Amino acid sequence: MPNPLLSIFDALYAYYGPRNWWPAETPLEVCVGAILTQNTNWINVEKAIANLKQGDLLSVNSLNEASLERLADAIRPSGYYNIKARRVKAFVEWLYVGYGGSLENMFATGLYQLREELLGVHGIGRETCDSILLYAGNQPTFVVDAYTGRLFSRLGLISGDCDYENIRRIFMEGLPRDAQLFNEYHALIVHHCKVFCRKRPLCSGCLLRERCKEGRDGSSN
DNA sequence: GGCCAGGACACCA
DNA sequence: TGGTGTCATGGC
Repeated sequence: MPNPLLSIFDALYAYYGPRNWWPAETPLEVCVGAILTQNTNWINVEKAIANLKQGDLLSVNSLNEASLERLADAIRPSGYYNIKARRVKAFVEWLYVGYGGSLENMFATGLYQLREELLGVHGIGRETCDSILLYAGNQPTFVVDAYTGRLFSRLGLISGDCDYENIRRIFMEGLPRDAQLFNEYHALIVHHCKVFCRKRPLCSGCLLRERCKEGRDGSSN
């Protein structure tokens, strides 16, 4: 009996190829980007990241020392800039208190403990937490997002009311514990859904159409 | 002009 | 515990 999660991964990977995620130069940039991308188009996040770089704000020290107002002004294009400025600050302050401002020290902590700690930081929810762990720290945790729930419920592999932790467990238990696999899989899900599987299904031409309940039922297009 | 985008949190019943 | 409102910009 083939593993449906692996066969879907294989199909996506064969079709799209490696996505080379996360699009960032440093682990800190991944952490900040993970907060800035909350409910926001990535294009807007790129503008905010560029502003941070231009303002020499993309280091742990400078983020810690910058005023909330200056930080908010720099990340304005990413939307929710007042909230996100506080969240970035909260993360950096927590990093200083717990790990002396060192991401290396932070990621040296065991995955389970670090995940629990990160989830206690203001503004770090489950998706942001797992994104930081996987894409900045190369830790084997699966990132679930709105696309994941949408796509795999349409594929009939999860129920529509499945919550974050349940979806994550399905992937963690159904796949080899491999950070590179989790990295590629989440990136492929996001890429695929941007092309074919937004809130209004666009199943025509989709490589997963035959597997997708909505596509088979003709309830889309 | 409306919809959507790689969420999280506060508040309330 | 679950539902709802709030936060905000920019592309299409």
